[in-house]
Amino acid sequence: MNPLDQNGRTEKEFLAQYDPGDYPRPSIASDIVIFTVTSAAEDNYRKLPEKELRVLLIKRGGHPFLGKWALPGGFVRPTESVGEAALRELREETGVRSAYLEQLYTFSEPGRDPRTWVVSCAHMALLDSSGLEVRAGDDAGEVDWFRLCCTPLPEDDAPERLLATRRCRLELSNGADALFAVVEEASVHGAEYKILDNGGLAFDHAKIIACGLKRLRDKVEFTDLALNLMPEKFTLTQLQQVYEVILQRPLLKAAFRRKIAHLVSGTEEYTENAGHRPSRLFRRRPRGSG
Amino acid sequence: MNPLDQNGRTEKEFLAQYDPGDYPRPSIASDIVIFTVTSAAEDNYRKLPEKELRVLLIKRGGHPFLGKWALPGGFVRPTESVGEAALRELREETGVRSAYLEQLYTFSEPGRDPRTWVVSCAHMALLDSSGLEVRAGDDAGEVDWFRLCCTPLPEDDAPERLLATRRCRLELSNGADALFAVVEEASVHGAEYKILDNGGLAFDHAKIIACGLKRLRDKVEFTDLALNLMPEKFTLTQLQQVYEVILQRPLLKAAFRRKIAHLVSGTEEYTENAGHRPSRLFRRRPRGSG
DNA sequence: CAAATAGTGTCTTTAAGACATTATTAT
DNA sequence: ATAATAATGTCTTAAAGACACTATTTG
Repeated sequence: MNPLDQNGRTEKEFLAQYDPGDYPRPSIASDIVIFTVTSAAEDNYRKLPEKELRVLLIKRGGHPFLGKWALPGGFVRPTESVGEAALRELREETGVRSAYLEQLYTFSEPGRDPRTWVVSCAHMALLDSSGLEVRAGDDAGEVDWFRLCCTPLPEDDAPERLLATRRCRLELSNGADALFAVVEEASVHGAEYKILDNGGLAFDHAKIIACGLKRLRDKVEFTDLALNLMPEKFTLTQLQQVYEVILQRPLLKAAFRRKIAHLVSGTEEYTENAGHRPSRLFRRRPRGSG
Repeated sequence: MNPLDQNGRTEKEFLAQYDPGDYPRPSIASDIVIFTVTSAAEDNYRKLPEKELRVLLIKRGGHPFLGKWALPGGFVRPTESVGEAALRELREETGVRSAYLEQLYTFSEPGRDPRTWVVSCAHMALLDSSGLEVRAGDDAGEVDWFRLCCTPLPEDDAPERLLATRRCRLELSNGADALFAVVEEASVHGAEYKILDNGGLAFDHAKIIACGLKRLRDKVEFTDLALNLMPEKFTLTQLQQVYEVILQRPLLKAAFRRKIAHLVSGTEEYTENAGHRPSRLFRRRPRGSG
């Protein structure tokens, strides 16, 4: 029950005398891809506004990568987990106190931060865009939501790749700035990314954004993840638009409704003054009621 | 092209003078759940041997958790990524030079290591068991493969849980030692685990094993992950047994074969002297040939 | 032949895709 | 009425489940 080690010490004695030594230690950062889906300004009379997938970026005000755009993030404290650090960052940058948060992947390639050894634990958060106000953090120069688009690039016909790889071009724009990155993803071993080209993103954050988008796409089709992007009440067409902007392909209405029926429950409320037939409002189905 | 910061320095100058400061830094460890599937000793005449899912554990020879069993792992060096560290550990403990490796999750709860602040980046590796020899590492007291079983526990009817949680009991045995752990998994936020009971496992490694098993199960049904557990040539029944031992449920033969047909290609070789009809040998289908 | 596994055929069930039809509103 | 979206019905297609049947080997 209280075993002694080779030096005859109990665990308590061992811990009291433990010397962490001077092995090199990294800093550990928590970075976060914050997704939301917004409506584009509705241009035409009585048409539904288009949806856009957006990501929050912060313009770097100091070296390294001065002037480039980076994901929100910061160093983890010894008293918190990496997830708690991510929530703290989320709160500091957006004022949002709670949200869906999921750990993505830990990026640790030596040299990924030119300053020193920094391992980054990447997360994604999903926010409902209604009532979102970007609040500039203390140290942040500029903060803005960037529209995110991802176009797959054709397979290169390189003679016999060992791994199945896919390339895509990420494009991010906020109206003023247009950023891009070409990222190669090796589908083996979970997720291994390589940045082939990069216009305006700091660090290896293009990898992290690609990783977050992939996770979002992979999970949206067979989980209720998308509901975290919705306000409390929403129409099924709005929900379908969110799926479509994430998957970047149109879905068939009837099939979509069958598929997500068990995730939502209808209210007795309807939209009004929309220039066409009113649409029923739904809410997320609470757990266990199904 | 070469912007200056508030102090009028270029990035090069900034980096030359960069002082990492004395923020506290964690040690970063890479732990690894090494899975393999072995055949139980075949007891009866001309019957097929049963398959067992096994995990490699190491008995701790020093504090903390002296005498408990732990996953292979060790500290990451500044010149390697966490994945490279995991492969190094894998090689040291098993002699295997390459294998399927996938990053699982980063465990960072304060206090998870009683010595000091240690963040663990968990991985899983999949090995073909044929010709596997456990090689005791330098610092390892005992190394052994433990049969892994997981039984779901009934939902507790606690009044209104906020999160959907599932509980399961892990059982690990190597013949001499029998370990167990009861783990609660919150299916929200990717993966959040709580250890409710623990018999014989060191650190939070019960969480890591539960996390690895979940990943293995989730991915085996819609990827070719299981093929990493097979030798070069195998019968479809053997492959089905591997799926069954991972999923812990029987599969229908005809449906299974339809489903995995595109993952394998048949050879002209057959099993011999098995006491029944010979079985065709298959191999993993190389990429792009399909 | 008996015992065992190998391998396939086919009917049923379920989910998804495709598309048409009817309903309802604001101007 | 018209232009728009809302909502649902139903036929087709594809995949999975269920189960039976035939084939082939060794002892």
